[in-house]
Amino acid sequence: MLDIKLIREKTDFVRARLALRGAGDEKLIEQILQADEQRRTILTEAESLKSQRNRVSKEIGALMGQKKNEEAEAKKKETRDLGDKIAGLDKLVNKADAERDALMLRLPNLPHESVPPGKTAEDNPEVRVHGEKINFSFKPKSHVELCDSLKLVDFARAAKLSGSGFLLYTNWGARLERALIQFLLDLHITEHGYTEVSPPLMVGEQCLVGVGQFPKFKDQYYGVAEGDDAKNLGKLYLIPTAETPVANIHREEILAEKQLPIRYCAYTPCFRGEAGAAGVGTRGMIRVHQFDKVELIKIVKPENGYDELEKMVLNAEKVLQLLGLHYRVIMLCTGDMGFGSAKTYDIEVWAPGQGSYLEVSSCSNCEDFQSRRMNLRFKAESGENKFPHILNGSGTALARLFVALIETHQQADGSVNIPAPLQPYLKTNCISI
RNA sequence: GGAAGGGUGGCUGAGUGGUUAAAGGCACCUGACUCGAAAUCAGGAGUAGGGGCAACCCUACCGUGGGUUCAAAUCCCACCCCUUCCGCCA
Repeated sequence: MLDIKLIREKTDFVRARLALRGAGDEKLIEQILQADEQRRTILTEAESLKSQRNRVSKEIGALMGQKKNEEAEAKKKETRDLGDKIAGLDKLVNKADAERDALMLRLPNLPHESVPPGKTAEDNPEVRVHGEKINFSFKPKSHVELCDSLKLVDFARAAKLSGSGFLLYTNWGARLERALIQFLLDLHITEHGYTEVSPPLMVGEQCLVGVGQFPKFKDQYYGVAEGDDAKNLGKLYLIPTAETPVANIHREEILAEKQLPIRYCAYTPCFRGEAGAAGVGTRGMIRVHQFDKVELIKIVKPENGYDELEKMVLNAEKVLQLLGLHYRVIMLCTGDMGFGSAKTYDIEVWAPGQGSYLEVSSCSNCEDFQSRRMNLRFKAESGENKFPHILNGSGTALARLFVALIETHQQADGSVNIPAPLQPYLKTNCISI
């Protein structure tokens, strides 16, 4: 959520930054200002009436204390209809309030000044590249072929269980997935200074609102129902990413300045409806309804937000470096960024069997956009309450990492070599038939 | 799911209709005393919204939402959460 004061005072600036996203959100500004103006007008009126009522009520109390009942009754009569007027105005204030907030919650974050203007993924500049595309002396297989031949994933039976877009990892596939999770967690905890947390996989609506997934993208997520009572449907949602519960851990709190920075790392499965997305239903692991991810979350002082973002990207890159994978880092242009982000880097890993790069990490600084929504603050040394920057980054997504790993390290004989840093976790240096 | 108890400020804990933003204690900040500290004494300090150039003023907030009343932390209703016991259960 943007600061209403910023919208009021620097309206043109806000409009211009929003326009850079190319989604037409700046058109909401006029309505927001209107609702805000209306709210304040009514509020002032209601509050002055309340002030009057409070004053008279105290007088009545004092008169009754002195047994001057007649005078008290007279005063009561005087203020009787004040209450009705106040109730009426309060309703209007609430309405204007709700109207303003509903609009505010649909407004995306402003892009940071360092983000290049652009419309689509075509306009995303490449920031840096690590390694290069691997040359095979044989025709590399796709991950689907490798999973079949090495029996790492049973696509057909996964579909039998849950429909398309789900994976059944088997034997070495399951072990590789588990080894990767453990490897990633250990790396971030011991080398990068994150604290591991393991959050609930179902959360209430307020958490989705807090990080900006609701209300605008409600159709993307799985709601669950307890028992067979339809009334319970939608009280809880399956998390689309660990960001949802973890970024909300301190919602509505006022942290001490010395508690910052907070750095959390969490492994969770992620559940996504992927409504309307191309690719679900095709065979493979690139886009699925459920995948594993190790997520990084930081809550930091505003002045450190962008330094911490750079570090976070390096933390995610380290994963790919250690696994011997070729990747590139790109910066998302204004038109391609997520709803809550002010600046985002994506990391794309090379998958030779696909002949394409796969997004395995997206690291964003949402600045105070989320902390405002969840009313998370910290008390600065000055005594002032401030909104911290909240950052999130994948460190990394697993299914696609799995794909890149087996496609990159496949051998002519159909086996897959395991990179040295992963061997202690998988307890083998090669997966073969 | 059943029963009982409970949700008040950073923490603890009083408060059952009228100067209660809310006693007392702890913690915190400032000052005095001290070489310094402790102890003691004096004072300060919640969050949010609105108004004002400002000193400042107003409003709301005692789990949440309604209701009764001139007036609600206090009375009524619904809901949520926590604790303990029982049941069920990985």
